[in-house]
Amino acid sequence: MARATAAEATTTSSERILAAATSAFAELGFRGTTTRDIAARAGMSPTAMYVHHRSKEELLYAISLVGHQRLLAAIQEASAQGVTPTQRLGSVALTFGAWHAERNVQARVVNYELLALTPEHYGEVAQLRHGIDTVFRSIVAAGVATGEFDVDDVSMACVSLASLGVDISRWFRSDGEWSTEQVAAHYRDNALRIVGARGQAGSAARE
Amino acid sequence: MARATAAEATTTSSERILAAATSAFAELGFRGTTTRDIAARAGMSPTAMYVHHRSKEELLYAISLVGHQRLLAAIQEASAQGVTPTQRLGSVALTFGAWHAERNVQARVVNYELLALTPEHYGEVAQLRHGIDTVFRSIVAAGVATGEFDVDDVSMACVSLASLGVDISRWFRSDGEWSTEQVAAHYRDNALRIVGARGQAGSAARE
DNA sequence: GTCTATAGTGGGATAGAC
DNA sequence: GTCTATCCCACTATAGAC
Repeated sequence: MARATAAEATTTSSERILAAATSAFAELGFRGTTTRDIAARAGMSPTAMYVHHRSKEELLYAISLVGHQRLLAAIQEASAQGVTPTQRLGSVALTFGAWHAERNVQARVVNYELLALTPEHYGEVAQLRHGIDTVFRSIVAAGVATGEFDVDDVSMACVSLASLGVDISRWFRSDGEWSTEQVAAHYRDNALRIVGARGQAGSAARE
Repeated sequence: MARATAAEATTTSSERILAAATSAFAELGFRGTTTRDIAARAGMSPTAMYVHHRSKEELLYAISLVGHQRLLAAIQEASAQGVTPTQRLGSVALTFGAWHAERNVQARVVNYELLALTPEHYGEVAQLRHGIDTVFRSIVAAGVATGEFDVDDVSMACVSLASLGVDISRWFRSDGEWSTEQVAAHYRDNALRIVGARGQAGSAARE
């Protein structure tokens, strides 16, 4: 309590373990990562993590849960920052794309290690993923209703939007050719093109 | 020799092992799959695979190499079946999308287990992946040159095209809501929209 | 070319001192 | 809350019979 000042910059052991596990899971996969790998990256003994997490799977669950919660909150907020469906999709896409680029290490764990979760934990995470889909779906449906978007199948369009964003975390590297901002902006432009947005579709309008 | 008739339908042990390993790697990941898993799925003893493959990694390499070679050959052929860049991209996208949907189990291994290969084997596979990128790149560049396509950055557009196709193998399931044909056709439409193709852009032209 | 038996290694998790 | 020591199990790959 006395130590929980706002200026506290020191990382706790628990935070170091979470960070170490995230980077290890992203690099080696959940099954390819040993508890010894995690401990080494956190600078601790091989068994120190058991004080903070019941098992290796609980550690993955903690990472996965927090990752999904924060992503969902971020795109819900982004969705509220626009008025028209075009504005809202642009805002959500920019946030979704930036999240997958900027936090690509965390995103790889969140998106590709899901199947290592227990059925119960997977179920909880699946609900959050459903919430993410709902954000896209409500915007695309609204855009179709107003005639701003030209989409045959709303479900399939939403799969494509999620898909293109998720895959950024597979290929993006922060030391690569493009900045997170460039990738996010390009993803937004693609998203608007995919739904056939008329008018101010970012660089898609450039002629 | 005498048994190698054209009508030979019986699968060889080697083929059964490859098929068993593919399904196991797709489901459990390379590191999550044990040689016992593979043997059980192939209906053989735990050590039978060592007669046909030097190690578990060699088995992954064989799957990965053949998978990439066939995909590259398929899209090269598809590319030759059109004249204009729009036709060629439509044809390639249909083939690329269908491959990732139809062969989603094989495609998951091919796309997501690359890092389990030895550096040498990874290098060989990376060359094939570069060849796949080249097919997309030459078409998109040609479309920009003729003015059929409206693209800011050819490289980034090609990443998006590959990305959207690869991710199909992550989410597609053959017992799901959509057929492989529907998914492939939708991917083609999205591809043409992403490059800003004018004119006959499949359902994108529907008004 | 397939089997059984097994060598040799390494990982997840616990016990108990400090 | 962190350590060292360790249990027990599982895995890859080899040996050698048939």
